[in-house]
Amino acid sequence: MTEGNITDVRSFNRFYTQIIGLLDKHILNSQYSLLEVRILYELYHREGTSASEIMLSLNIDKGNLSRVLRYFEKKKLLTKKRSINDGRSAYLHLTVAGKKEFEALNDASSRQIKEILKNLSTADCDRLIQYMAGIKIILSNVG
Amino acid sequence: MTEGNITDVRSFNRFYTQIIGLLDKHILNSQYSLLEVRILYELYHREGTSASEIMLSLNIDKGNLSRVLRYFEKKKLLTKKRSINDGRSAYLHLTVAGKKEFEALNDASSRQIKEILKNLSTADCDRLIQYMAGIKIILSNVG
DNA sequence: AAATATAGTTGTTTTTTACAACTATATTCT
DNA sequence: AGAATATAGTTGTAAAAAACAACTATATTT
Repeated sequence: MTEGNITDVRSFNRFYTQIIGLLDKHILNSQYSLLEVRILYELYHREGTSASEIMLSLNIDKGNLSRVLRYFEKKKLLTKKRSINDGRSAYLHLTVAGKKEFEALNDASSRQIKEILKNLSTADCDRLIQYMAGIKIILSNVG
Repeated sequence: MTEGNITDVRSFNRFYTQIIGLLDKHILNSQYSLLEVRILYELYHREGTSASEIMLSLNIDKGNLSRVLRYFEKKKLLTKKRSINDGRSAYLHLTVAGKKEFEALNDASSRQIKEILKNLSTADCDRLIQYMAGIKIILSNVG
């Protein structure tokens, strides 16, 4: 890692921060906040998970998480079922409506990416995917 | 762009969002907010720029920008000089102290990256840089 | 069974961001 | 030139997001 390399990494970080900001802004036009969408994502992909698991995986405050979950419950997107093993904890399940809601957001997100990338050549597209996968692999080993 | 590709891009976005969040958390241990650091960056790299230029390039609210600039002025990190051509606008210049302050933050950021990446092999490091540069080029053409 | 730890809730504060009204200077358009 | 309109920046205020702390209830440790 030379000084030049560090500069390049940081330049990429600034660049990609912008990209992500752009994508996030899109989500914020939905009726959900960024936090809510991230939590919904976890709920969808970890059927039956618990609040503390989400808390750890997203690194968010448990107080705020608790309130978002309560809000989802009120909107009938989520049901809680007290754990048999541990009376303090609850299994979290999206309702059918909750899953639909997530899928709608998810589709909108995918469409947005597709729209942004629609003009890429096949070669560029392949390279993009390859580079992203490469970065993920390389950086997965440093954390 | 296949569906699979979209999924991969989004997976990378989630992954990199985490990375950036990690790096940002570091900065937040400094006495400056993320917004302040970003503004300081612009001030450093665009000697003599104006508030509206920064506003556009960072896509931030002019009210908040104005307050940060006033704060920097109060801390003697920044001087304003009314533009000759346009009496509404001012040229912004970091003072020597301002530049030093930025450089200190900048160095801390670089050290952090270096620390994170110190265990990469030369091959992985080269690939990382290459991939990042590739992504930047590819995505620069889509915006 | 007392002490300690953990899961989650609730209340409160702080920080960040967004929105709106306003001043002062510039520009445009008769 | 002068009225109307636009732009740069400031200031006030509100809304949203995040952080912090105290508390309840259940589990675990000793």
